[in-house]
Amino acid sequence: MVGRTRLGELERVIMDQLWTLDSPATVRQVHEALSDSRDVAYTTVMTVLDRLARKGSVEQIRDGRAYRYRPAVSRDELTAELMHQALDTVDGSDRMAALLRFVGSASADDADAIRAALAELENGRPEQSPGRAESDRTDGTAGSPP
Amino acid sequence: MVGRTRLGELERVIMDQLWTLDSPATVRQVHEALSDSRDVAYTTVMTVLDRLARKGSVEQIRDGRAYRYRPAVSRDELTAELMHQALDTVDGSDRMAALLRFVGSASADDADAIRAALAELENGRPEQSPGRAESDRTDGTAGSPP
DNA sequence: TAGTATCTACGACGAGACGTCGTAGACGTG
DNA sequence: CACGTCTACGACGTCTCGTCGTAGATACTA
Repeated sequence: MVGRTRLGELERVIMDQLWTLDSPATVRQVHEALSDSRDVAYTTVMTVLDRLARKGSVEQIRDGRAYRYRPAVSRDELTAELMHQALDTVDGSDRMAALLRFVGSASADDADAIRAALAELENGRPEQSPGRAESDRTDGTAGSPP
Repeated sequence: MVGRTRLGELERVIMDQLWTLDSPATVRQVHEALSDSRDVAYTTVMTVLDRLARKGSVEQIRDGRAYRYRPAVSRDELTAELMHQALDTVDGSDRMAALLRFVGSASADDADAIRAALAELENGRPEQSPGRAESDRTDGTAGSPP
């Protein structure tokens, strides 16, 4: 589950399939689900699934002689992770500026979602689900609860 | 808006130099600034700068027989753009979930910055304050439609 | 003006990520 | 045993990126 990278085009499509399907899927299932929109060989799907497993993006689960594949992270977890990766390239005031810009250019719906998330935080909601490091907070030096 | 992509390792380092320097720099200037921390050929710097220009990440400005290079976007703009790119891979409730996770796993300082940004939005404040952005090319980083 | 110092233009090469398959071989089923 | 299904492995082409070298144009100098 370390160093999850950006996904390629096909990799993304396949992850989407896995996320859509609710239960761990076999190569064959993914391949058939894909064949509606994309003409790709069975072994190609297998290769990609295998690479995704190596990258830690999906989990391989033995099922008889076959493997079943399941996303190792949810769509939203991966997204949040990538957003943090982008944000983590900057520090200090630039980081604040980046966040300001990000929020400033968000849609109304996105802004609402952000507001809601913030509200949960303020309500002392014990957030933190699997995925991110939990030792991120640097003491409470700048807390400014209204 | 040209599809600005993720930056490579050296590309990032060079962008950092350009961002640090306050005025458009020549290849030589960037090369010398870099030579403190990195041993790289002059032409390598030139090549990377050229590729960055092609990608639309920097601007080439003719100055006599030489070129001067200036970032086409500020550090925080690029960061926010990449964050949006990550977010834009999801829709609907997953998007909301992603934002929730993102905010939930943010540091206290980050959360404060987000809160502040939100406050400005609520005050009907037109965003865009920090960083020098005297050159407004056809960027069109559209935010929330009315 | 001849010579030297700069610059840019072009092209090359290797590593690594990805999309895309094919073939070989293990295995369970009829 | 023959057949169909799976996985394991390896291959090849395309791109991106880091890394340079060489050639030719241009400007400054003695």
